[in-house]
Amino acid sequence: MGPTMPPSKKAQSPSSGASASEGRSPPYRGQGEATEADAGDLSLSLSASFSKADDEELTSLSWLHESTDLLNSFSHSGLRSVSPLQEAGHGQRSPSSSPSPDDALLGDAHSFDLGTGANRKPPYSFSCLIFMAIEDAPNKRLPVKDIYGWILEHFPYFASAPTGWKNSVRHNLSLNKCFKKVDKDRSQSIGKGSLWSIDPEYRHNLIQALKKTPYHPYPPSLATPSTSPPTLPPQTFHSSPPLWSGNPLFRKNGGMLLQGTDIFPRGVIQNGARVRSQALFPVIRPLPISPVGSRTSAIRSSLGEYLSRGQDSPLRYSPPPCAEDLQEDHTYSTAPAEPEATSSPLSDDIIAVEIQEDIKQEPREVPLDSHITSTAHMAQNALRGQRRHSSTGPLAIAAAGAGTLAGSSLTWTKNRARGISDTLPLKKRRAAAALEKPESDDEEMKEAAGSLLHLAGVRACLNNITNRAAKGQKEQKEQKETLRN
DNA sequence: AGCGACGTAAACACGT
DNA sequence: AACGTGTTTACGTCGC
Repeated sequence: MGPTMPPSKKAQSPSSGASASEGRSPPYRGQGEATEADAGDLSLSLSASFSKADDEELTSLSWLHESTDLLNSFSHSGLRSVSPLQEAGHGQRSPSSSPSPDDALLGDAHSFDLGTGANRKPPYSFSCLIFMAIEDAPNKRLPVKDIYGWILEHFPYFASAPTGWKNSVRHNLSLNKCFKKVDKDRSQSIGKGSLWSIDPEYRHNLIQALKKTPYHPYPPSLATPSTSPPTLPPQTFHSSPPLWSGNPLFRKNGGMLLQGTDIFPRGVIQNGARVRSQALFPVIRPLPISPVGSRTSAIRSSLGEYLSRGQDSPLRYSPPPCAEDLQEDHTYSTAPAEPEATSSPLSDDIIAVEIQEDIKQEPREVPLDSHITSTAHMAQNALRGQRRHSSTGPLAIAAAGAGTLAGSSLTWTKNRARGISDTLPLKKRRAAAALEKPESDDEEMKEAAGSLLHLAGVRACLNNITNRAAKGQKEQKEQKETLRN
């Protein structure tokens, strides 16, 4: 128990909260610069770095930016859209602001501005908010102050909220492995503090977290791995991903998922990689989208069709298990569980690459957001449990072990994950952290470039084959005609 | 009930 | 010195 409460300096003065919105530049948008991807190394290694996970990521990000619009509409609209999270008053028990359970039942009439929604607490966790804020930044990095600003801008609720939320933001940034500081050297001096960015390695987790919120453009069946039987309306991804009617964006757009974001100026968002490809490499046209294992299926069918001419039905692959494909519909790679590939040598080559990508990338797919984003709290809880009950439960023991490892502190959660020695004093750890990590700023760009190059390669290959086949067919046709004549 | 996720408060160190 | 930022600890609530 903390005796605490020395009158010492308070980190958060009551007045400091109001100053957050000052002097910030609103336009956090306009991510056009992603095209600057370094395409220097066109080797397979680059293209092979593309994976299902990446594709999922791209897809996710494609709606993330719409999600920004979505949350705009949410935060500024009077729509009565209260998430279950919010209804339950989850996690908002600030003594000063906690509404009584009746508030929700009463429609919050007395505490919420129904006209603007300004006083409605957003249904996003702080992690999600920070994530969106950073993702919405041109350089994918923001100082805390701008994170405050972004949140304030999109969720006026916080303007009048108790100032503790800033503490929560900082707390999240520090504690959550998904967020990492950018070396100050590389980024121009921005005064106090440093820039925060998303750790690419954990981006999936944040996306997953976002997907879990009831306000994202994915239908629930896509939001979580479905175990339901395969129901794949073939045209599903030729129109817009369906939104359930309660989704403000759905309503806002009259039932259509809109496009018109800055990165994706035109074109229906059906498939992240597809759209992004169009945006970054307009020359690359999307492969035909088939509902299941779209691109790979397309590749395979094209290759099989053209390469094994004369054979009636060169393709033997059966539709992959749909439960997974609902999610992998937008992936380059087929599910690894498809040993029966094709008989075509060339297609084997390509598919082998794809499968290898899957294998290669598999470990990169961090299990679930929850496990990563909140490891610290988990350990805290475990330790707390241990304190409470002197429990010897496995987690408590593990946490205790971790705590021991960390030398009575729990810095293992984030710092350890970054390989920073906990035995060093804080100051030295920070210095070490600054020196240690080679900057991976371009990683993202490279990944994007890789994926696109991969797509380009596949596409080029396909085009070649297609052209050759078409040419052949044309010639055959002409020959027949000339023979007839 | 235990656990995980999340929010909040607070103390403290450090930089500007 | 004041303030902002970053880290850490502690604790509460909620849902599963």
